[in-house]
Amino acid sequence: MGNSFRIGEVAERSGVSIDTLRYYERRNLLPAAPRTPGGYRIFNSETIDRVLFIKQAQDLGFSLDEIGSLLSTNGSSECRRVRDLLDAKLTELDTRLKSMHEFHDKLTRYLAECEEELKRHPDSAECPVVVEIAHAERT
Amino acid sequence: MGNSFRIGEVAERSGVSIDTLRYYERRNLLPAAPRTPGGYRIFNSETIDRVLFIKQAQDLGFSLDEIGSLLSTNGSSECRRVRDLLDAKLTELDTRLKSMHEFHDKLTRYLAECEEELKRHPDSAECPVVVEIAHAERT
DNA sequence: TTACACCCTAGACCTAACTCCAGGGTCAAG
DNA sequence: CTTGACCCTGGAGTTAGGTCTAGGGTGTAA
Ligand SMILES: [Zn+2]
Ligand SMILES: [Zn+2]
Ligand SMILES: [Zn+2]
Ligand SMILES: [Zn+2]
Repeated sequence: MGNSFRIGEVAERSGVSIDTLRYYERRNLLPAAPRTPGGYRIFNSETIDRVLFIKQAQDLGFSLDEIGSLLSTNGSSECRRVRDLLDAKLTELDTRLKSMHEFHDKLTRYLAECEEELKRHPDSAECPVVVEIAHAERT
Repeated sequence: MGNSFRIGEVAERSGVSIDTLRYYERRNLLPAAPRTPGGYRIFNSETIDRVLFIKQAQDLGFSLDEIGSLLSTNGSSECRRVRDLLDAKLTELDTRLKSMHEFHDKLTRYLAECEEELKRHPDSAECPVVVEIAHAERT
């Protein structure tokens, strides 16, 4: 069918390894997949999307445990729990965005210093940025 | 002097453990500190700034190796190397900022759905967000 | 000069998130 | 059928970034 995949195909389409998929299943980040009579896992296309969601969240600094608590489906007052989780994550994300902007600006200033120095003394080996960050003390 | 610290003070002021400081020194993220006759490390306040820089970069997803290559001081045409590194990091940071914004928006939409559902059916146990992620649609 | 908080090294240990391996079974093509 | 690519499990190994321990030395204030 167009919506039935073996683990290798899911791996290829979602960009993770077969081992990682089995690992995610063990960690309950993916529901236990149904099997063929012979024991092969049968996935559908939604698994692929879910893996992509996991990867995205992970790239942004969330742990598998955190992602798991967002994705887990047990407990009674689901909406309340999910809302609180989302609220916390959003606050976290805001903070991270802010300091990422600041760091971006800092690196931009460093880059400008480097360009300046290269223009001024193209053959100098002394990078003012390195002096500033790394050497910290003036020589 | 006001610019001489033992390792414990540096740890406290920079928010990392003593072990982490010694570990950073081993990894050459910090220069080998001078010692007292008895062998105690003597740090100055710039070490603290440097540790804070490392921590900030690390929080933003840079590995200690990457940070190290930015901070390392050997090689001849320093400025060129540092500029190229900074350039690459900035591009990376731009990409990360962009997808972080997108993820932020996605979570915001999820949160709105939750609030909506809680308003509409306060006692329902069925969270539409969980349903949606579990059967994810591509974003 | 003794008390006591603080520091030293080498090396073992820890957690997260994979990744690999041995030894074996499955399945579609020919 | 047979073959060869693909899949299974359980468990060991790996990497990054620390964290902890044992066994000892240091520094200073009373
Ligand atoms: Zn909800
Ligand atoms: Zn110059
Ligand atoms: Zn430079
Ligand atoms: Zn409803």
